[in-house]
Amino acid sequence: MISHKIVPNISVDCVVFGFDFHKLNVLLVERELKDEKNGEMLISDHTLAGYHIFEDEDLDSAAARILKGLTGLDNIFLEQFGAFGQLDRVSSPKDKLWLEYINQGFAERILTVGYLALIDNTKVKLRLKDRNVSWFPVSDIEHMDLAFDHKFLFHKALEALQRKVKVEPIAFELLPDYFTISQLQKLYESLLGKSFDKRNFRKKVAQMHYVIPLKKKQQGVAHKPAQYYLFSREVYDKTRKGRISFII
Amino acid sequence: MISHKIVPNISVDCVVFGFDFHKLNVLLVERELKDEKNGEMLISDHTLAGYHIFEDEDLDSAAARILKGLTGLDNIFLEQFGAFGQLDRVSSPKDKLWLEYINQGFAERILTVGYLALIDNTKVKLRLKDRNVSWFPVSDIEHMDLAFDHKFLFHKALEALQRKVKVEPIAFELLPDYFTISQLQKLYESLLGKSFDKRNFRKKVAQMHYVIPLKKKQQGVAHKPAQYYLFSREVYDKTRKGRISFII
DNA sequence: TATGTTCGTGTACAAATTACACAAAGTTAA
DNA sequence: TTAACTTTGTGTAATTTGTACACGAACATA
Repeated sequence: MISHKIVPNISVDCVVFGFDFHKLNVLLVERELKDEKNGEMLISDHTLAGYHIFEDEDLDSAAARILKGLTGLDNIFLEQFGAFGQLDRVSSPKDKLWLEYINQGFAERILTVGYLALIDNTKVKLRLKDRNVSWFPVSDIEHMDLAFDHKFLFHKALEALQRKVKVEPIAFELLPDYFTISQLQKLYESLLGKSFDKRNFRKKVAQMHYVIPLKKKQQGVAHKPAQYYLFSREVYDKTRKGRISFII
Repeated sequence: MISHKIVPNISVDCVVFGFDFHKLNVLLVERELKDEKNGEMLISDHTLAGYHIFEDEDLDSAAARILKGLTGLDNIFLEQFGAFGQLDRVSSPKDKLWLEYINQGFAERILTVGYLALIDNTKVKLRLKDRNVSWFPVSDIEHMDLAFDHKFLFHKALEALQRKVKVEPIAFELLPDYFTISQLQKLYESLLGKSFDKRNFRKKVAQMHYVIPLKKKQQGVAHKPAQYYLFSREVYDKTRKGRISFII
């Protein structure tokens, strides 16, 4: 294993979203620090998945590396949603304490590049290495205690996701290779926080020629089995249209 | 004047767009370097408006400072379009030479945060301080010689602009306080590189209740004078609708 | 007074959006 | 084996939006 030198004032943070067919979740890493002497818990909260970039590494590679470490997956959908370099990014005493512990006193402003990651939940098995990583419902984050400005970053990522999802077919990154229309609908409802009429939603999907029905149906469910569909990026790319659609 | 310490490995670059009622333009800064001995021109090309951030300064402030310096304007529309930290950002000999001259040999990778800026051309008078700054038609950039990866950044900014303009009413930032519908149409045509039917375009504008006709008309033009309109962000914010509109 | 130029308007057809209710296909439990 | 339960999957009518297309009106100028 080669050891890399980190760039001390640049990091990436990944806001990783996953969908469990009921709700949208985010991946967070546990952060704990105990007093070495009396064992008192000094810090116990959560952070986004992030780390400094290496000197010999691109930004995208750094984000991919971090995700590979947590999820074991390559080829995760990854996209920047912003760069954050406010001077007061680290303000709470807890965060300063943590940086002292981790960073050995590097106290300058750290610029973070935020990455939005979308994961097919069915493909991932979290790797609990030295630290605990787990999924949290997006709706819980508001009430949680996150490190640094990570709650702010989370909000920015969610906004970016909600904006993008209306304009590009990236929601499919959150679904397995096959999915039912109901699952797709629930996903959009979770993403956008509102509900859609079933018939109208299906009508819309029918217009998306890149959502293609399969021969397969659901099995072993206690109701009429649903048809499976897949998303074809090739068909999407061939049939996309442009519009000015922002009206009002 | 206080002197600030720069952060050597972080900079911002601004891709500044302006509209002259005929076409879209970008602001570029001349870059010249002559051999001190024989006066031979070693470098003569253009760069985006950019500089390192200061140690005591936020990213947004750095971008605003740079634009203020070039245009004299505050309150310019400014928005990040990406962070760029590829290891090979500086590859050409010219760029290396330039960095040596400017930076006195700081050779590490520099992370640049790209800012998209939209300017009301009628309000700006370029400040030619020590270096030459001027507008270039967007359509010319492809054939120009730009420093570093600035042509790449320009393309990314243009893409971001074209994407945003379809979804948010930011095009108005490029127009003066009053404008005619024809000017608005020409602007959209310049931005998106296609033309629209006049009657249909006006029908669309009529649906945008935040584009409000004024009493004023054009004066002194050798044809039927056009009605002036203004853009009201308040009305926009009050009447915006959401949609899933990406279909196909 | 004629010419040149841009402004500003309407209609008919196609496509998309919205609101809304019920039978069909499976499992499970009695 | 039958009834109860659950989710799937479908159609229609009214409204709104998108698209294609041509000409008279208003002003300056010569």
